Amino acid sequence: MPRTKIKDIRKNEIIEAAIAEIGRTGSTDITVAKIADVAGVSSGLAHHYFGSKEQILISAMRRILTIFGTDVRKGLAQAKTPEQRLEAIIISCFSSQNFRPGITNAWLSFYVQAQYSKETERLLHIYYHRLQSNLKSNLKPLVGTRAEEVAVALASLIDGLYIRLSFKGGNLSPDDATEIALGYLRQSLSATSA
Amino acid sequence: MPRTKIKDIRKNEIIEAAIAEIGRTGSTDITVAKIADVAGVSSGLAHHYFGSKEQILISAMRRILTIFGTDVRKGLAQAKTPEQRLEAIIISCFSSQNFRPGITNAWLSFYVQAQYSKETERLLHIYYHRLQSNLKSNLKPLVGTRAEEVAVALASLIDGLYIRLSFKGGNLSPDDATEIALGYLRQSLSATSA
DNA sequence: CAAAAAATTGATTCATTAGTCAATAATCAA
DNA sequence: TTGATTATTGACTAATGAATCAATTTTTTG
Repeated sequence: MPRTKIKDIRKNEIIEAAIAEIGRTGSTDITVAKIADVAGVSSGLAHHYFGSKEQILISAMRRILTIFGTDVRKGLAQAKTPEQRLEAIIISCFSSQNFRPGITNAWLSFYVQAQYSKETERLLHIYYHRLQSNLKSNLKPLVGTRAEEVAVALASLIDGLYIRLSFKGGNLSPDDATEIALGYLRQSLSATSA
Repeated sequence: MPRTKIKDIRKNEIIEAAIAEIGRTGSTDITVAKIADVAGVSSGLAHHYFGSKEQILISAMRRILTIFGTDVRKGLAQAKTPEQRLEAIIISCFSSQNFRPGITNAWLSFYVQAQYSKETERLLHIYYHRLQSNLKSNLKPLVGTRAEEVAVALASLIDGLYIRLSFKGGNLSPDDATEIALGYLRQSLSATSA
């Protein structure tokens, strides 16, 4: 029989509420009271379980990174060739899981948060490194020495598309973004070295 | 004889201080008192001239956009062909003027600010539109119907590179960024339509 | 110089919010 | 049931920071 899990259920609800609020407002400039309210608990409880607002936000970020990682891994599992794997990574970036409304906003906020939170910077760095080496290792057999450069460009392009997606004014759909990124990939694979 | 300009000098100092602080901390989560302090005036004066903190930040953003616009125009003036013009735009994006330490951080913050400030969103939209149409019109004679797509991709790539530059962890230099963006451009120009 | 206008201050007000804590409610174990 | 453990609350504290404003200094002008 499973031991008391209410604690974990609550923590999860609070994390989800935090993600929802970051997504809704587009920043980490939200109150613990509001997060608690959305989660349906008191602010005291949120503090009780997480200790501080920063810890709540870091937990939210960790959750988003986990979702992202799971999604990518799932896509990679079915891909056989390096080319398929690269496509799978790109598709995952703009897939539904990573694309719940507001997730793009959350990413943007995390980049800002990374400027003053060591832990956020650390987490973001891990994400960077993973994506980068994932892309690079699959690009190596296809473009050789250009792998590093193409990997940086592709990762940057994905980040840039995320920004544009988070911005209401730039009417871009996730599908458009996927196509653009895939287009860049194909173009890079067929380009001859200068 | 020029009329009293102290007012304008002060306003300018306050705007510069705001940019410096946004750059230093990497967010718009700064105090009016701190901005005033950096500018060497009292917080009261900052409020007196700008009315609110939001107005100070909006003015700071407007200033950055102006600097950017001037830089681009300067680059364009010397370019003759569409290709040269495209290169000039890219180079301007990562040029020294736009690259005072912290400006990248400021951009990032403005994207977040645009989520809740109508005025910031409006300004960002103008910037978007200008860059986009600038790129597109020069791409048109070179890549025809692909102009729209390549313009979006290039603009996104530039934004993404900005993010990476603002992030300490990703050791990328402005020169690297310029090279990557120029590389993408050349590649796009030489690619044959699928 | 004297009066008017402009520049500037900083103490004060008011609102917000992170974090604490002591008390209460619910659940579980024996 | 009863005692212990766990979950939960919401009032409270303390800090912060935006905005105001009356008072003061500086500058301009006639």
